[in-house]
Amino acid sequence: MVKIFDRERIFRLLTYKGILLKFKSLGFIRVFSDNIAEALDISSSLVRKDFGIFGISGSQKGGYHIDRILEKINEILGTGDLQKVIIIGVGRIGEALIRYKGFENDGIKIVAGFETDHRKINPQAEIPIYPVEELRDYVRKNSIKIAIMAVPEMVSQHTYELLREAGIKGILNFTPTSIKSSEGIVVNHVNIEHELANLIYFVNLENRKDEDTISNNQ
Amino acid sequence: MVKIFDRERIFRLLTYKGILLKFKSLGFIRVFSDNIAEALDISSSLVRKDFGIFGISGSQKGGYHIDRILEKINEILGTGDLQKVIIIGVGRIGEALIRYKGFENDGIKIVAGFETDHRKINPQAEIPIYPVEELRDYVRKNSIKIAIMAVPEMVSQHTYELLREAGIKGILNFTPTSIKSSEGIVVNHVNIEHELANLIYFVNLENRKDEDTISNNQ
DNA sequence: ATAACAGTGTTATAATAATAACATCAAATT
DNA sequence: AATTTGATGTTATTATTATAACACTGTTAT
Repeated sequence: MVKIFDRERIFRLLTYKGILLKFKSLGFIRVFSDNIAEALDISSSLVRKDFGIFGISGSQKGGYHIDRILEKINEILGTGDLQKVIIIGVGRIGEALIRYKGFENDGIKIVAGFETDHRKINPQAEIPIYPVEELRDYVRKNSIKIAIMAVPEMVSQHTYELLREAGIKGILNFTPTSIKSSEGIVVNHVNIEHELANLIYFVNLENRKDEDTISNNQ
Repeated sequence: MVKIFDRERIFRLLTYKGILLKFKSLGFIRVFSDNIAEALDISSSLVRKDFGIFGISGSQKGGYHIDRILEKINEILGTGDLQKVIIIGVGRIGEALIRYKGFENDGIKIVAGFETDHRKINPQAEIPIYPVEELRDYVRKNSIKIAIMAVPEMVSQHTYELLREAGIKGILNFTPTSIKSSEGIVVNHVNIEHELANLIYFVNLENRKDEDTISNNQ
């Protein structure tokens, strides 16, 4: 019997993990829901409720044991066995992600890149870059489930098809194109333009607040 | 009188913009709420409701004029005058973002980078890289409001202070550290680890679905 | 001219999520 | 030993968000 949690809650779980590691590095052994809530600017009820749902329990007066929460979180996330991830498209962003350290903390390892530009192929590199023609075989032989898509917008739909055919189950899409996920493939988007545009909107809003402001959320 | 829309709705607006540009490039002049809804996998009521809230109106039988929606969207987002953005931290990710084309469509331009590593300084480059010491002056002289933070995790809090003191109003934070935004500064986070970990969770879930599954959203 | 249609715009409903409130109980204090 | 305290765990309440339903109306067809 497996429980399914929604995207937001899982994201919050990840955030809890981050802040708890920070608390731990500061020498703390236990935390109160209040500490976490304040650090993350949410209500303490929500923290306790999340913990309740995730099956994390504390003691009546002593709060929660950090290590115990972390264990439980890793259990829920299925962290434990290393997750092998490939990158398709080794342009600027793909390159940056390949070199990026810091995934290891989360049990994630980027194991290979794939490219059409033959000048970038380099199977001898620490993290090897193969031609896309080898994608299918590689994915099958190494039972890869997750791919990061960092190709030019033009070829995003085609690349999606390639990944699907190769048997990839989850895609992190750095392309501006919104891909319709289908047939048991999970697609998450990272859209930096949108993030920026959104930020700009809210910053400009602050300026306009000189004029009288009306909040609209209906 | 300015209306404030929530983050989700603004994101959706951006997504509308993207899909509408695609429709337009395919030769369409008008769209129906259904078209948009299907392309984005949401309900058509939501599309119409959003449009209503944003003051976008269509005609009873002919749907919506794409150009008219796009105009209105740009108006709401305040796109029009070019938004100048700086990057602080010119490592792999900062570098990739500096070179990234595609912001221009959204009226966003990256105008400069700032670094502590003096080997990377290059004020003559097309997009100049200055030492962080010049941050404050540059921001004031060029009235920069938005910064992308792509520094190592270690120095993220300190960098935030620098940006705040320089007068930056909005930060897109690529650091894993969650910054508490304060005093009228808007901080948005892009956390690639979290995106990946989230994706992995949902992919693993699919596997576990062989066992009997219970959905939990209470 | 009239009827049928096919879409918008809006209201009603349902689902979801977050907060507030509080009962409960272990630990600390007196 | 009795009392206070202070945090959890849970229930009740409120707010928010998305969907479904449908009334309305311009357009097309007959």
